Amino acid sequence: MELVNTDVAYKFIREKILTGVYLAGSPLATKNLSKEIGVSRTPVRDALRLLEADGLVTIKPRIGASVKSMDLQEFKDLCGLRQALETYAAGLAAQNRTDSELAEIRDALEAMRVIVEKMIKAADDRELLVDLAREDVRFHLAIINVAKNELIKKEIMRLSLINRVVSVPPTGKKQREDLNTRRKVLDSHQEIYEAIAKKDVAAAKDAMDRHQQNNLEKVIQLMGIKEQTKFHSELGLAAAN
Amino acid sequence: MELVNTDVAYKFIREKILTGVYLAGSPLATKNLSKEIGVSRTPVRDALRLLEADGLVTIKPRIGASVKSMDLQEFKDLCGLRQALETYAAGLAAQNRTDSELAEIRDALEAMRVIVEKMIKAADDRELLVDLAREDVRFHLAIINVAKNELIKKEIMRLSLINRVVSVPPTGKKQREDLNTRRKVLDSHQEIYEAIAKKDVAAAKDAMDRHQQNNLEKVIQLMGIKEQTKFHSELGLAAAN
DNA sequence: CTTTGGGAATATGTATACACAAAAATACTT
DNA sequence: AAGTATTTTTGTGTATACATATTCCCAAAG
Repeated sequence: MELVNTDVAYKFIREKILTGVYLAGSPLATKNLSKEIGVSRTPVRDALRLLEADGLVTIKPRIGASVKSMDLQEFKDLCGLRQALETYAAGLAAQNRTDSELAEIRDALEAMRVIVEKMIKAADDRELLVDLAREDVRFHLAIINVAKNELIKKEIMRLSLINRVVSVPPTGKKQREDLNTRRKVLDSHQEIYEAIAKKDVAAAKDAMDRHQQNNLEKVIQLMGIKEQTKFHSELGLAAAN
Repeated sequence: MELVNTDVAYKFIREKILTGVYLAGSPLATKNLSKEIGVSRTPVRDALRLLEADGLVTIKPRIGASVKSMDLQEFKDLCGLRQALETYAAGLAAQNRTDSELAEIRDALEAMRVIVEKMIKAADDRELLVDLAREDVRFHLAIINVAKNELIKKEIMRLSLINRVVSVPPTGKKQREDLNTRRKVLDSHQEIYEAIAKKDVAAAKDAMDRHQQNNLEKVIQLMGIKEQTKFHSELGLAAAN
């Protein structure tokens, strides 16, 4: 793989968006970016087109590019798309899994359980949250990998990134409630795992479908409180189910 | 909406790909295209990036662009993705449909039935095939519209286009068998329709899932005969379920 | 004080020139 | 004559200049 300036610009801008340096709605002027990155406007424009394809950037003719921002309906649609894909993947996983693949899913599940139990005891769970999110991703990724559909995998990962950028800000308070939702998430994962273990396709789909539905409703509820119609992330992990 | 040269180039190249003028694997040199279209290389390159995002074009650094071609596995993955989305959409449609929306779905179904019955009598059904394909698309589109998820709609339509370009060529012969599969398709549609009419979400999903599965298997079978690992369309409608 | 209009400033879209990598054609060696 | 090295050519990636559309600002009018 040759490394061209377009890639440099792409990675640069993408990183800034994903780490929240460029917030949703922020304009992305090619001139500024080219100066900041140290390449000309041409590869910057190329990079912006790539990011538009990723769903992270919006480009309007004669107006320019900006970091993607969505309204509530778009966000719901996004979650629906993800729900469709993860549900389908869960079904495939239940159908095709080998024992070793199942073990990986179980390991991720157990790692999450350990962390949640640590959380119950710990006063401050901020650093545990990062671990939890990582294992959560690992669980879902393990299932997607077993589904063995590269296109679906790519699509889900793309959606995950958009979710991370254009998402609900972290609650901050109400730790007790969060702990409760975490237990529910764990139960959902357990259900999904068991269905896959039993190679019960319908049950796996059903469990994943409900898991995704619950997650959407939880996030919507959190957003409803704020009465926001447009929103962006503060790199919260709330939507990283 | 402002019309910029990038759009001109985009539409030009896209049209050539969709009508089979540029076949799968064909190189798309920016210089030739810019001369042919009458714009400079810059908007052509932009257009190629857009087409890459659509999944119709592959771009390799320092090599250039070419019309997308896929192997069998990629095609299967593509069908899987579509299956996931259409199944989910069918579920939503069953949940949310109004009476008038249901009527549109039924109209498309009945239009298809009329055409198939004409086909049974007709000696030459070539022109009827076009009508059939149109009503088939109309049926699926009606369901997708009722699902009211713009993102999923866009995605399915994107996949449809790729399907049209990178797909199995029409069989040509064996009309009797084709007529039989057409009847089966009609039955599948009937099933889907009835489930949506009854607002039976699970049944709608199940019926659509099987419909998509059958379609994939039919196409795979046709491809298997040819023993092709890479293939392109001759604008056949076989995969336009 | 707000609104409207016109001009300056800015940024985008496009064309084009150039450097260099890849492909093709040619010459050279065995 | 076949394979290899070398040159030529082609085409991509990039920088940059320019035209034009948009935005910004301020002045004038309501």
